[in-house]
Amino acid sequence: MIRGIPTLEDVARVAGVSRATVSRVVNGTRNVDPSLQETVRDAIEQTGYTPNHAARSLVTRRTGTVALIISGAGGGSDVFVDPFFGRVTAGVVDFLRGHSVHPVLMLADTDKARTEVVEFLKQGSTDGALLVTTHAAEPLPDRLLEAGVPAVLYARPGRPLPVSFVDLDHQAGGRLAATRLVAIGRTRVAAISGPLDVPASQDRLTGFRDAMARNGFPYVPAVEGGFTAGSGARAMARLLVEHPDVDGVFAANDLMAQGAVEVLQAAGKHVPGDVAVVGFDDSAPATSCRPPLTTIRQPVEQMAAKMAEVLLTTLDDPEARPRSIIFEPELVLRGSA
Amino acid sequence: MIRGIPTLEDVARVAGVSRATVSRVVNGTRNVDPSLQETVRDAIEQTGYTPNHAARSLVTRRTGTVALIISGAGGGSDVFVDPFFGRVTAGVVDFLRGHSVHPVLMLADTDKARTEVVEFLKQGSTDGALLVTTHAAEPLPDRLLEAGVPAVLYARPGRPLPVSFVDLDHQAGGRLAATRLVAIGRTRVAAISGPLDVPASQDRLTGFRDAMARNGFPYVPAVEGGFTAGSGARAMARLLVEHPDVDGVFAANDLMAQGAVEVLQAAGKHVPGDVAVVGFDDSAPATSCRPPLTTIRQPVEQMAAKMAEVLLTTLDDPEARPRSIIFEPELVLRGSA
DNA sequence: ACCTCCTTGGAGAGCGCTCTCCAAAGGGTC
DNA sequence: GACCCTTTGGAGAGCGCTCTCCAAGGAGGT
Repeated sequence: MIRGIPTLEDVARVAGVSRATVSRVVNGTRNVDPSLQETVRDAIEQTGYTPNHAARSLVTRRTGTVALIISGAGGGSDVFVDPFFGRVTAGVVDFLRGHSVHPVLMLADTDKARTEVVEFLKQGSTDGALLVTTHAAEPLPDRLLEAGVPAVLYARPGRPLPVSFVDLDHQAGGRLAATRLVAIGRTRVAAISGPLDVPASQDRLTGFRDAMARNGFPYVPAVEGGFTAGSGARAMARLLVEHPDVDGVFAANDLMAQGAVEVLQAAGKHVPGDVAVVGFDDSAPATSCRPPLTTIRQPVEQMAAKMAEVLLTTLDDPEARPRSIIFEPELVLRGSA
Repeated sequence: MIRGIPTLEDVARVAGVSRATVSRVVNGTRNVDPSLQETVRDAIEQTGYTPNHAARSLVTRRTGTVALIISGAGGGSDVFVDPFFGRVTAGVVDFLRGHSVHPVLMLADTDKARTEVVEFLKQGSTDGALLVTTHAAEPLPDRLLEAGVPAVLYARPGRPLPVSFVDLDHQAGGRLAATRLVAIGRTRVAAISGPLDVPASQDRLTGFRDAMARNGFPYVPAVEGGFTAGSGARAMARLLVEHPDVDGVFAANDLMAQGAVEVLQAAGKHVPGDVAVVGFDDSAPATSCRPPLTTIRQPVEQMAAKMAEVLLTTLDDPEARPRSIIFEPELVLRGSA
């Protein structure tokens, strides 16, 4: 019998053919005589052969994996608790599995981690990278580009770069929120923005303010939050002090909206009766909140899937020029506004 | 200059040494004369060399990755929305990154997917597997064992198997919940269990009932839920119909507890005044719930980290016999009981 | 001064696979 | 029947790395 793990060689010997023929049968390349094919398949069965991944990718230069890099967002592995990343992961996995590609999870929250990520990718450990980052100053896109690693970003890079990305029209989202608040007659409106060094936060706020201005409300007070429920609560508390008569609030994500709703209710305000609240993302907290949140839907799963799709096509055609795909947000009406 | 990606050979030529010497410098094996080392390092710098991962793992038989397999749980990629898996992922990533090992995410929700997972692992695509599954009937542990893939499970296998695992003392958790409800004077107590084909669900319920019995309450009605907020709400509604005078509820996870609390409040009951509710897990919903949930803490992150640790030690010493590590739950007092 | 032992660099054999090149054989065509 | 083209199997050269062996040289013991 064969000692250790069976190799192509072993199968070839058992089947009485050459290594090349077995390889052809396994990979389905070129024509192989059906009866010979049968013989080879039997031999594979008999030996329990499985192609060795490392050997194969050494010559094909393909690994069948891509890196899914989560960067920034305060750092630390607690990012996985943020439902956003769960949704991204779900979208990515869902698309990739249909193509027999698997994501390798990596965190790039420190400079050391970033360097390790770049090293890892330069080694050809994966075929490409999916980068999910929110911070504009994130250096990873540059470094990946420089290292020649095929990559696709979630959210456009901080500064223009010849790299593919998917993104949401955040300004349109902000506009949608403003339009809704105006439509239900709110006139003393405020915003709880995300961290202002995150481009998406700025865009949401800008879009919101633009649309408010266009509707005759030139001034919209805003407090900066940190995309967490707690920061939303604090921001709301401050708004309540500075503008006690506020009757409409746009929070730049659902978590902050949830925090805001709780503070409002604790202050004896009825939502949406006294104060209408619009969130952003349409993630799990939006439906578990009481009242459920009227929010701006970001199709995270589809966007993540698209990101994976773009990467795979890039891998198949390395010469293709970078693509950008912008998704449209959608107003989802629930109870809070 | 060098065409394409620089290899060991290139570095050796530039440094004027043999391939072996460069390899020794890169890997830090054996002694190499410091000045020669310097020369080699310069050459590496100059060429921009990075070792090729596939070539290396072809000979070392190590990939530096492990599979993180999520199985069952209703299937589909929406499992990532469940905070539980986010916590597992966080714990795993957190531990592995310190050891330069990266997890490859895989879903094993269908038989086809399971077969692909086994194929993937048999190819030696990863060094081992971390299996997170809840269903007792999950066939993957058997198949991995049969395929000779080093694996560690989260939760003990459905039937005894020579494989390492980490788990929680679920019965003790149930007992803790019972003790709390008794301590605050509840006498008409009910349970919302998880799916009864999940061993952990059974254990939580058994532990709960045992402790109640020991306190003089032989009968504890229970309704089976599905670990989701919706199922918890439905179960609570049913309990309310069948036992309108219930004054204490143990829900087998926080999501169901949250659903139960909402139904109770909608029915005009005060929590914990009229009905005390104890959850399980101590996950995000426990703190975002109003009132915040008194719950049984499952240290998911630590358990996940331990699971990864056990796998890595197994890889270093394949002869080591399987280990089981049982964590103790903890009562966390918040507002709901 | 001779021998042994230890340190350190080089040569070269693989690891298991793919893929290009050849050769052999079969089938048309005139 | 001679010729060419197409189909199909085999041989063998790597892919980039590690690691075992071997040789050379220096240090130390007698």
